[in-house]
Amino acid sequence: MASPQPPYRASARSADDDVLRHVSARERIAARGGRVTRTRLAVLEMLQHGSHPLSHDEIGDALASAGVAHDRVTLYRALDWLVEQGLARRIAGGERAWRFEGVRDAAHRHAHFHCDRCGQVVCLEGLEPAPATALPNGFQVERAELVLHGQCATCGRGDEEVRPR
Amino acid sequence: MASPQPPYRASARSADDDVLRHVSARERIAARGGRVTRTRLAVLEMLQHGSHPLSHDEIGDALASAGVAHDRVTLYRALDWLVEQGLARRIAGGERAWRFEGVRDAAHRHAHFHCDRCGQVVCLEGLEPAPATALPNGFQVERAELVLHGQCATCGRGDEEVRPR
DNA sequence: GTCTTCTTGCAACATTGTAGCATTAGGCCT
DNA sequence: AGGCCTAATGCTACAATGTTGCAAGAAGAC
Repeated sequence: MASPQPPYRASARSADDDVLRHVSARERIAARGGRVTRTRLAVLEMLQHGSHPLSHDEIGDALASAGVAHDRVTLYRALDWLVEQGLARRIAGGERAWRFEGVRDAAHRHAHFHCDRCGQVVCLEGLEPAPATALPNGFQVERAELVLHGQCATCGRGDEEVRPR
Repeated sequence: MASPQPPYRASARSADDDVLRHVSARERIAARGGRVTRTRLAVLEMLQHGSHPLSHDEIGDALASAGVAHDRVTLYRALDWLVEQGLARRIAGGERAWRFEGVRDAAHRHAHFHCDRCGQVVCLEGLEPAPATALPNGFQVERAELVLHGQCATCGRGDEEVRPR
């Protein structure tokens, strides 16, 4: 499961890769005892392949333009299921909406960078949030979320078109 | 509606404290060139005094039970103004809603703990999010948000009544 | 091919936040 | 103290993001 390449970089792929991904997604879903539906398949593949965490909205758009029409609710439920099964992770985007990313290695964690200008979120490999030390008595930490805020490279370059907030 | 606990901890205070806090809040607002309205006054005092970040909802409830009725929108705008003026800070609660905390020292930053069971958020003094190092080229970090997730002391103690998720 | 039950799709609703605009009131000036 | 100007307020409407309930459809076991 641990690939030699950077986990979320969109690299050039061959048709073989596509087949592999497809099979993999199908098997991972089936292995959890869930039914392999086109929604789950398409979403999981998209998340596995995605270079950064995607919002529900982005996923919906991508599905639509891929010719796979879906109800909003169905998509929510598919995402919920994937998260529940540990195949995807839900992270809090800077805005109100959740973002979702594929999980390859359940143990692997990383921080995220949120561009306050265009709203984009990118993964920061190699920057693991340090677990807490000085906690009040009785508190149990299960995970840590580290989000860096600022301006991404694209927005910093100047006056490109920007989706405002 | 809001949490079952008291919205912000009402510790024993003297009348002098009240006067001091009141004056301070009033002056801080006026110093920013804003009008001192009962909404801003009440909200800022509540935030300054609060022991943990409060949601819009909690603040609204507290205001209502303090006999200061307010429109939802007015409260949003008062909070926005306080954040804009650097008197309050907006942090992303685990849920969709923002939470707000008073700012005493603009330079002082701290992490937060979010209880995934009851939704409560507490401040973790002494745990400053480490600024990023290994960022891609062209990225500029302005601030870091570190949120620890897990179970708070109250929820960990067992089967007290809990607002589920 | 049939059957069971998990998923989907629809409609309705809940929560959280914003926009526009007429009305109120803070605070400066006289 | 009274008047005036304009920042704040309080509506009402609307937008964005999720959730719930339930009938209809499809995945997969037999």
